[in-house]
Amino acid sequence: MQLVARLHPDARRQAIIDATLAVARRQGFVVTVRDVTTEMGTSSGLVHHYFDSMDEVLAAAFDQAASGDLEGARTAVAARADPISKLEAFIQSYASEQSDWTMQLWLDAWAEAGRRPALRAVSQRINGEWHELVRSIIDEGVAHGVFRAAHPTASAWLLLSMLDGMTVQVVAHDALITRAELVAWAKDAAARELGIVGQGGARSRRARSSLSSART
Amino acid sequence: MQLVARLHPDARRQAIIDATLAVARRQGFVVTVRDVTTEMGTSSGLVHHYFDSMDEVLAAAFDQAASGDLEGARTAVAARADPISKLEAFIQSYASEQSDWTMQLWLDAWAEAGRRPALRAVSQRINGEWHELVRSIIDEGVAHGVFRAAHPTASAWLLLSMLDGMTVQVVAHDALITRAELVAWAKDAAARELGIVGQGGARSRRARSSLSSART
DNA sequence: CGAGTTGTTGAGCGCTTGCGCAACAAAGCG
DNA sequence: CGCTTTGTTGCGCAAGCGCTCAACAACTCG
Repeated sequence: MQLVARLHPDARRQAIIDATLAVARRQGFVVTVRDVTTEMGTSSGLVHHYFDSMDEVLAAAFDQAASGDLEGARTAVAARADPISKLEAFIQSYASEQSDWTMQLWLDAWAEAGRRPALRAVSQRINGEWHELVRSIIDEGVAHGVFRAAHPTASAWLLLSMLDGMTVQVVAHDALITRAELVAWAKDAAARELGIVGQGGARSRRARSSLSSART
Repeated sequence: MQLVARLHPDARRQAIIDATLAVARRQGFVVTVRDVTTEMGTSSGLVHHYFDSMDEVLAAAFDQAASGDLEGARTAVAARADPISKLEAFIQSYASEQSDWTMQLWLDAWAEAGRRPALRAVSQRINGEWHELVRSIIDEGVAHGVFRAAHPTASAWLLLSMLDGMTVQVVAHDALITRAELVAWAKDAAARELGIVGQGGARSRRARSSLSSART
């Protein structure tokens, strides 16, 4: 028996998660026990020594990937001073950092939520945390008087859902929306939704706040 | 051999599609050859006498279900006279008619798009048709002077994506958003996005157009 | 009625899946 | 050194998958 290096339980658990994500990055979130162990270069029995089921492996892997993106967005937002540029940083990070393959994980997580309880729980929790992040930006903007939101919770869900929905089109299909359009449209829409745009009269190309973007 | 009734090719093909949807309605879009034939009460070989692969069966079934919803929305919209109530009818039909299980099909279609070419093609086409429907409502509203949209294409994608994104939360998770909130928030957001709300001053509970809704 | 056409059958091939499990090997420890 | 603990092995089970195909039965038509 050719044995692989003996690892500390925590390290091995982490290795399984990393291997799962490495495979998922290549072929989507349809990852088998043997995919994971082949990636690690170990025997197939290892996975079930650390996880009760594949559902939990996928849930743990998704948790790590999605939490990482969320943390990245939090950092990007925290680096900005005023609410408007925070919102801008948020949208930007949502469209870039949350790259195609991470969004594919989200698509799979949402679709599998009805069939994989552990995955569903993680997906629901992190979606809620994303909402809280947007909500906190909006609240701060309202407090500073630069945003107007009669219903911040609704506005937060709206912005998040709009970004999710558009990203679906970019990732699952192609030629319907480009990533550049997504960012531009999202910024414009956020500006309208939060009342940043100069009110009254033609809502066109007058000097706006920085949260606006090129045409088309 | 106990034979099942001999059917006309078109009828049998349709029966396969119907059986697929009947199963999908119960257990999501993970449907096997044997699921379909058990549902029909026939032998398992029948499916591949009419379809080259399961991918095509799922694509055809999804096409029928999704096209049906789309047609329902078109009818609901066409029944209204003015653009504002057309938009209202659209949102309403999106949240009700496109019931939970249809949205589950969409989730599966988006997730599987990267792995099932036939399904992807159908999903992309119908998503485009939904966009055209929204776009036509917006165009009509702009022509009548009741909507303001500097970029109708963007606004259409925005509304559609917002609805998709929120519906994801309703279907895949629970307790994050209720269906009633979805409708209310979507109408409010649409009103803001299309400039229906009375401009200037506090954008609060002054008399608006009918495209508005109860609080929280 | 005989021949040809074709919708239907169902066994089964080759492969994959999640998961169990007894055996094994590398450490820690007295 | 021997003993216990535990990370690791890899075979194998039972079930499932998409798909093939030769046989069969019902219908059409001359």
